[in-house]
Amino acid sequence: MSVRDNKTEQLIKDTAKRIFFAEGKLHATTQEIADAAGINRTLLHYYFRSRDILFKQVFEEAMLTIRARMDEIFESGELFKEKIEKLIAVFLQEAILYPYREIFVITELNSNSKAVPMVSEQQKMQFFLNQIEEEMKAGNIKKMDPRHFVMNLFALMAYPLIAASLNKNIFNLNNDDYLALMHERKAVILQTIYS
Amino acid sequence: MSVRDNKTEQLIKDTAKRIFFAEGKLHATTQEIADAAGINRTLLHYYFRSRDILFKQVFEEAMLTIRARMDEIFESGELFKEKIEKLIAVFLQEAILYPYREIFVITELNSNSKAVPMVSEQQKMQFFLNQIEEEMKAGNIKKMDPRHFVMNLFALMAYPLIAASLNKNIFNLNNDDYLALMHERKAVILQTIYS
DNA sequence: TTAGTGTTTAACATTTTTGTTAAACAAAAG
DNA sequence: CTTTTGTTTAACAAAAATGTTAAACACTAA
Repeated sequence: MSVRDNKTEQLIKDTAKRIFFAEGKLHATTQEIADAAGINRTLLHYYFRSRDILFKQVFEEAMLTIRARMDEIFESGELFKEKIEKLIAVFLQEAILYPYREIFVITELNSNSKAVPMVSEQQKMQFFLNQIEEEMKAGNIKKMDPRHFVMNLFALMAYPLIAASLNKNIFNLNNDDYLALMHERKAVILQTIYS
Repeated sequence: MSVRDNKTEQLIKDTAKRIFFAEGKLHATTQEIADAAGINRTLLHYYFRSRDILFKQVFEEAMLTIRARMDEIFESGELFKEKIEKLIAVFLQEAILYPYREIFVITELNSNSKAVPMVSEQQKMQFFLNQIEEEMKAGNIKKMDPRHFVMNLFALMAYPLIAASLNKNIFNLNNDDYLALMHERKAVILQTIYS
């Protein structure tokens, strides 16, 4: 009878995600992942066969998460401003935990020059863009190409967390100070995008 | 007489920078760099002795460039708005060429957990922050923690270029379309940060 | 108890990446 | 022209990272 509690398998994957997405160590070796997980490196091969397969799984799940988050945003049927507030709250919460996830995905794409499998989001995005345009016509937000609005939004949410190590130094802040700043971001972003 | 035209040495360094900063291939091997430069890999060792020394030089020069850019911003004595406009123009121009430079620096810092040698900028930054605060009091820009203003500014400039590969897909754009969008960023950013 | 199943480990093997050596080459200096 | 100096290359060596094997282990079921 196959009991097969995938406890260790999950531990390895979670540790890899922590190293890549949270700590931003994009060059981590299988040995480093194994050490961080407190397991023998052979186990990593036992569960995933190869480093490549582990990487691919981590990558795929990151893509799925990003995509699911997009869907959640697009499909929430509330008022526009509520939708935006929810988006910011959800995104920031995850970005504080996993600031480098998008960076991991992007650099993997750059390194392997493989195609991005996200085409299916385009229709939903178009719907979102239309909605933004309506808000602009209604005078609720500043008029601009709605794609710039979306880029602004993601930039304002994502970048301060990615650049944390540099910013902490420039502003002379410790981890706690910086985290406190990050928790102010939701209000700041809303203030910034709402004329 | 030592002629020593450092043509090849420079070619190697420039190619490394292109691969890291422009193409975002952060895992590139010495062989890949040598191939891209069209030289024998041994030459890389002849000029730099080790992969580590090449990396360190590239890293140091990236830090110097970032720092020099900061200085340029801080020390330009013009009116605030002119200063900001110049900053955006200079930053975007470089970021279009080398979108991944900051990411390279950040991931190197994360991977080696070495200290950031930029402390000397803090005083100038404080001066800049004071200036921003004055502008806020004068009602020229929205009131907020000036550090958020700085973070917003850099986020709006840097992120859309870093996330280009994802955005092109989401918005269904080819390289030229996306570049055209990027050239609109200066105006968009000014509009966004000026209430 | 022991046969069976899945898990974990150490030892070993292979592959990939980096580093070194010695010799070929090219151009200028004597 | 031949010696010197710096550049480039191929062949080799070493190190680092990944992958495999076989045996030990732990737990359950017959």
